[in-house]
Amino acid sequence: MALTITFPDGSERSFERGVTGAEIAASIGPRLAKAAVAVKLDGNAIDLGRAITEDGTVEIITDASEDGRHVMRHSAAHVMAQAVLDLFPGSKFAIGPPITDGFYYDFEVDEPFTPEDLERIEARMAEIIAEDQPFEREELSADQALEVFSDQPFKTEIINSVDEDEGAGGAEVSVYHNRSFVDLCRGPHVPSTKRLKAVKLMRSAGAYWRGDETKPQLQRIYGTAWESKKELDAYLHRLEEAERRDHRKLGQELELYSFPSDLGSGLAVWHPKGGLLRMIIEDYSRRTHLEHDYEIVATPHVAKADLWERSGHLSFYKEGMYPGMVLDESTEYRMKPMNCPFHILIFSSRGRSYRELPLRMYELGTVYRYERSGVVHGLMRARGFTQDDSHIFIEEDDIASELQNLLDFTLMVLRDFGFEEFEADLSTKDPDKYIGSDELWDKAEDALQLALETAGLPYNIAEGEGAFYGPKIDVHVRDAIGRRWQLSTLQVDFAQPENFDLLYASDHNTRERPVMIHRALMGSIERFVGILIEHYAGALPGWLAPVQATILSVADRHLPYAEEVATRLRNAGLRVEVDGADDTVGEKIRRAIVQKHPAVLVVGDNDVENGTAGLRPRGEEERRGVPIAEVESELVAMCRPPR
RNA sequence: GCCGGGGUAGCUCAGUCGGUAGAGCGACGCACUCGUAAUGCGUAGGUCACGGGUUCGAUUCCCGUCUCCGGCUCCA
Repeated sequence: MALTITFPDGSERSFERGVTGAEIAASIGPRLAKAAVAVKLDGNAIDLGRAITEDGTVEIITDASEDGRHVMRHSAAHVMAQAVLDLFPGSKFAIGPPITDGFYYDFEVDEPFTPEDLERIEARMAEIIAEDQPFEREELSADQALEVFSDQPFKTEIINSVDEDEGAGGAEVSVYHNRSFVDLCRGPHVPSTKRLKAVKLMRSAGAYWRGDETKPQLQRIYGTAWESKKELDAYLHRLEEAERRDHRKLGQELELYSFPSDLGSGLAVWHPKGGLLRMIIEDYSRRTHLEHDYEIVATPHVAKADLWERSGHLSFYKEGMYPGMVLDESTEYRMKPMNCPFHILIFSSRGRSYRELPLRMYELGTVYRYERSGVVHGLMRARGFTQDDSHIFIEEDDIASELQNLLDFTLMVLRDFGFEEFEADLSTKDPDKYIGSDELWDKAEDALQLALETAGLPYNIAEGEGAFYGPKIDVHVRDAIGRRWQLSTLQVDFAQPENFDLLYASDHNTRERPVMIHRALMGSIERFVGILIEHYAGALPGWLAPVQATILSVADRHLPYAEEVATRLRNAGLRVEVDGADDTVGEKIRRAIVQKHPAVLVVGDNDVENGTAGLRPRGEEERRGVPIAEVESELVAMCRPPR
C-alpha cells in the first residue's frame, strides 16, 4: 500500500506505508540523510525513525536550521539530565526545554552545583554522547507514566496537569529513553546521542519551579548546543563581543558615568563626558519635541501621598515606590515613580477647550522606582532615571490620527540615533482586569493596530498584556549584534482622566472627558545611553561623541599651533581637545583611539609651516598635510547632527 | 526579594593554611622633544567594603549589613 508525500517545493512522491523520515531523507540524497535530525509531517515535528502512515507534507529538518538546533538542544537537555542523575543519584528533575541559543534543565539537588560539578557533568555528557545511545519513543497511559516517575514529584505534577488540560482519564503521554534514562517528553529528538556534535555547559543559577517565586527554588544549568564546533565557537565569540560592549565597562573606560556604592544601588552619577553626552541627547529631545508641537513643562520630584492615592499608584504600584517621608508629623510625601499625575494637574489647573487639544505636555522627568535589589543592572535598570516623557490629552475621535503621528515621530527619533530595525508588541485588553467600555478599548486597539500597519512596522499581538487602564505599543530595536531592546512605549490611558475627573469644553459646549496617551520615545535617557553605548561599542557617531577630535602635537613647540587649530575648530562648533602631554606620538594616538574619538589630528613642523594637519578619522588611514580648511569641513560634515 | 559567586591601590588582578600586603596599567616627578596603537628611570598611593564576634593577634575564620556579578521573578 503506497502513500503520497508532498515536499515543500510542491513535488510529490510515493512511498511504502510506514516509511520513516530517515528513509525519505536517504532517498533524496546522502548529504540530506546525514544532516537530518527530525522531520516535519504536516507542520508537526516528529522523530526521523517514526513510521509515516498517512499521506502528507514532509519537510526534512536539518541540523543547521533553527528547527534542527531546537531538536538538538532538546536532546542535549535530556543528556544533561541523564548525566546529572548519574552523578547525583536521588536528584529530582523538573523541566528542560530548548531556548534561544541553547537549553537548560532544572533540578532539585541537595547542594547547588559548583563550577567543578559542571565540568564533571559535561564530561559525563561527553561519554554518553560517545556511546551513541539511541533515543527511543514510547507512548504510555498517564497511569503508566505516573508509575515510571513515581519518585519524581515534578514529573508527576506535569503528568497530572496534562490530565487536567486534556480531560480526565485516558490521556496518553510520551516518554523518551536512552539506556536507563527516561524522560517525559513530546519530542522529537535526534536519532541518537552521537548526533550532538558541539555541546557546552555555560553556568548554573537558581530558578523557581514554574517561574513562581512562591514555589521551590531549583538549580538550573544552562548549556548550549550547535551543529558543529565551528558554530559553537562562533556563538562563544558573539558572547565575548557582547561582553566587550558592556555599557558598564565602557562607561567606566570612557569616563561617562559610574555607580558609586556610597550612593546606593541603581543610582548613577554622570561624569563630565557623560554629562555632555546626556546634554546632547536631551537637547535633541527637547528641540524635536518643540518642533512637533509639544509644550515643555517641569515638575518636582516629590508629591503628597494623597496625589498617589488618587492616581491609583499607591494601590497598583506601591511596591515599586520609595517609602514615604512624613513631614510636619502628618503629611506624607513620596518620590515620584511616574510623571503623569503632575501633568494631569497642569491640565486641570484651569478649564480646557477642545481648541487646545491635542495638548501635548513634555518633560525630561526624573523618576524613582524601588526596583528589587536583584534586578538592578547598570543604566539598563536603575532606581532613578529620566524619562523623555509626555502625556497627550486628546479628544476620543483623534486617537487614531494622534497615534499615527506619534509612531512616525518615534521612528524618526530612533532612526536619528542609528537604529534601523524595529519590531513592536501590541498589548491588548486583559478580559479579567480592565476599566473603560469595551467599545473604547476596541477603538483604541484598532487605532494602535492601524498606526502600526500604516508605519509598516512588524508587530506581535500580546493578547491580554495591556495595562488595566488601556492598551499599548512597545517598540523594540535591534542593535548592531542583533539583540532586541525595548525602547519606546505608547500607552492609551482611560483611567487617569476618570480618576482626576478631567474635562474639556467641546465645540457644542458640552463637558467631555479627554483620552490620555502616555508615551516615552527613548524610554529613559539612562537606558537609552546604555543601549547606544552597546550598539556602537562605545564608538559613538560624530554628533554624539563628547569629544569629536583630539589634536596631538608632535613636540612641545607645536603646541601653540595645536591650540590655534583647536580654537578654529571650536569656532566651527566642534568639540575638540588638545593632548599636549609629554608622551610619544604613538602613545597619544593610542590614547585617542582607545577613547574612541571620531578623529585624531596630528600637527608637526610641516603642518605649522603649511597650515595643515595629519587627519586620521576613526577606523581609517591617516592622511598627512591636509589643509585646515579641509579638515574643518570634513569634521563638520562628520559630526553633523541628523537634523 | 530568592539562589549561587564576588568586594584587596584610581583600573585589572595576584596573595596571606590567622602574624597589618604585591604586580601591571594609571597618577606624580625627572630625563627625552619625539610624525601615527604603550620611551626610560624614579616616587607616592591600601582602615584588604562596613560593623560585630572568636583569638595573644583577623584582610584571612564566624555572623550581620551594604554593594557588585550571573540567573529567577519583575521592568523604562
